[in-house]
Amino acid sequence: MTSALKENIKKVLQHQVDEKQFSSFMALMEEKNFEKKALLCEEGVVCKYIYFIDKGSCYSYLTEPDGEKQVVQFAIEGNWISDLFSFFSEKKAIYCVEALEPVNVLALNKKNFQIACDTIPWVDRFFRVLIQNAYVALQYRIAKTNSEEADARYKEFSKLHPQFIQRIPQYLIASYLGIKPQSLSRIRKESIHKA
Amino acid sequence: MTSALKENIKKVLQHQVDEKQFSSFMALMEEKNFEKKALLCEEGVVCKYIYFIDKGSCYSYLTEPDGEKQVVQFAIEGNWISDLFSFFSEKKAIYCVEALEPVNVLALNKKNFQIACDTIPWVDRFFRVLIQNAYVALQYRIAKTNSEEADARYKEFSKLHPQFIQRIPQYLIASYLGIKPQSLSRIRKESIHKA
DNA sequence: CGTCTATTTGAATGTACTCAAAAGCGGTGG
DNA sequence: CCACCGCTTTTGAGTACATTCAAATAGACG
Repeated sequence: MTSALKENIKKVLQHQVDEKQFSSFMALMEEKNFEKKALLCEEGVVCKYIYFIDKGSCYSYLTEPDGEKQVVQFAIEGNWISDLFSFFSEKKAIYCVEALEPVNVLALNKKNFQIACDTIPWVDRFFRVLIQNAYVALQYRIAKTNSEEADARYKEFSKLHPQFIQRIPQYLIASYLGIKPQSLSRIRKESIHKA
Repeated sequence: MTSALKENIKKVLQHQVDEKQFSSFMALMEEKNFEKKALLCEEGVVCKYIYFIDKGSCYSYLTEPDGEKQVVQFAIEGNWISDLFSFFSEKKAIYCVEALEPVNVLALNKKNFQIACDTIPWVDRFFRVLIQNAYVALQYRIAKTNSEEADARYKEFSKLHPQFIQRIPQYLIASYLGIKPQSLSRIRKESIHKA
């Protein structure tokens, strides 16, 4: 159970972590399980945790005034997910985080996050780098969203996240890519003809 | 010259900073000036600094294989800009950062960034929160890019960044919004008719 | 099996794009 | 001072891509 998180920390920090320090970090996290469709974070409610996914998958989305759901992020084993704005500001969340499958997570609450930052030397840096990597990836994604057409975006997405294609319903991927499910269906049909 | 940076730090950390610590932080930054059209950061070259803009404005962009420029970020007085990926990884930059007007900046190099993080207690947290805020804003922006049409995106941009509308050429704003300059021109014409 | 949800397909519509050209604007040099 | 040049913005006409509306399949789950 702990090894996925340890791997994640090693990968982000790009160096080994002290075993004892890792244990104290782990001790601050709560194991939680959610059923499919359960909400790990809910729009309008302060989001109390950031989640590390040990098994299963989730996604976060924004609900438009017209009721349309706009997918923002997918997360599977080895990823972190939350409404960061809500978690850090302690204001109401604007996103929901929902389980796509039954999930096992390690959940870190704000108090323990603070304790970790204050008492374990690499934690502050770990979260800075984690968010920084996510930010850099997102900047690139928005540039591509702006400049490329839907079929190219889908192709890039499949290449970058082949695991997601397997496990995530098409209409959610469509939303993530900024298109309608019907359009994604047609794009897939086209790409089969060509391939 | 220092007051803008001090304000920025106060705003991000949401508390006052010790005067002495601030001075040591300032001492690690280099004042630099650039002419209009100068490159603060260049694609293909490791980006050595993160910049705090004291006066003037800049923008960052990606160059597509077909030569098209895709604007990623604008920055004016009080903002930070860089190619973060390049700065932190010390790999070649994928973006250029270019001066839109003559600019005065405070530039922080990697070595001094490290020193600051290691010796001044709030610096690690400052950059984490800075990037975190940028990340949160970007997530929201991409959700809106995906769900809203060009006219709504322009309207939201004008509301959120009225200063940018004044100072930034329209064809760059168009690129940032993911549309062509011709389309933005038409959108503006429409919005005047309605207003 | 029946129900509910997801995906596919078709036809008509709409938004933004391309190509092309004109008009506006700012700076430079004769 | 004005003529000219380069660059930005505007405008027009035709096109392409994605959307909407509608309906038919296909899958998943009890």
